[in-house]
Amino acid sequence: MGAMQDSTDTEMAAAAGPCASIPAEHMAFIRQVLDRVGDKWSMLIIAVLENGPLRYTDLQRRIPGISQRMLTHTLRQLVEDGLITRTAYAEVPPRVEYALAPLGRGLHEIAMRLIGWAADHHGEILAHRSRAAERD
Amino acid sequence: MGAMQDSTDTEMAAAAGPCASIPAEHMAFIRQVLDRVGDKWSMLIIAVLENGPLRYTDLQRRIPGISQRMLTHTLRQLVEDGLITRTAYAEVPPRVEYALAPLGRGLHEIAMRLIGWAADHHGEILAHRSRAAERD
DNA sequence: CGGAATCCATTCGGATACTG
DNA sequence: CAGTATCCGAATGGATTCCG
Repeated sequence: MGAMQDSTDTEMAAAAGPCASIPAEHMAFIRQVLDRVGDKWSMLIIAVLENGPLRYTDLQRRIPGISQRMLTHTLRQLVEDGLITRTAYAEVPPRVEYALAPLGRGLHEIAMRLIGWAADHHGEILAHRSRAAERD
Repeated sequence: MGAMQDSTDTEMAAAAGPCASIPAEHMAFIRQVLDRVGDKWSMLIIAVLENGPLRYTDLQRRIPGISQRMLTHTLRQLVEDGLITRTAYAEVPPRVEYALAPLGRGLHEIAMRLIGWAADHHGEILAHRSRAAERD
């Protein structure tokens, strides 16, 4: 994967391995997916659902700081995209459970890696950030 | 991973393995990292830097749709957090190169997985989305 | 219990113009 | 070339109140 000439750039990108630079044709939907998944809460919701279905209030409890507005909103997006499922039981009091859909399971794995990485390296990141801040 | 009783729920979460539900203590900095990395462009920039250093205009070319404002802004955040490095060469015309820092390499791997997942499943996601839309 | 609706501040992010 | 500066609309996201 050495020097890269600018000739036949698109062909090279298509023929290269899985880790080559991103084909320009893919950029569009990568952006679409990232816009959905790369918001403040989606990854967290996906991550928290790993142990099975959770009710609305359980999700609220497990994700401190999220507002009802954002929880509801993000859940709807995720359901629309087929990443999670919503099951409402006709009882009183009403019960609604959210669970990972098959499509969401793949993303869940990535979410856990991201979270694991965040947990492992947040110290270094904060160190860098504060050093950069004091140099001003 | 079998049946789960509702007794001693919190204790179970604390004692469970590495993939168990997220420890509440970790939520804070997970959120901090996700807020930085989970924006519109960071992951894309990280991903695009895999083949070595890139100049400002190269980045702009490889990430269609990004504005100078956002490119500059996001690059600064990433440098501040120590995920990428910025090297300015005192030449005319000036040359500035951005590259993955060691800390950013770990994230790069995750970014590529996320992008790969997006490429693989964007069709299913769009299908779900349109079906949900037409059901209204 | 599980939301929907409204209001409002903050931030995101693009367009344009200008600079060293 | 590699940014900075300003303006402005759009989106994000929290607080609060209300509803089935």
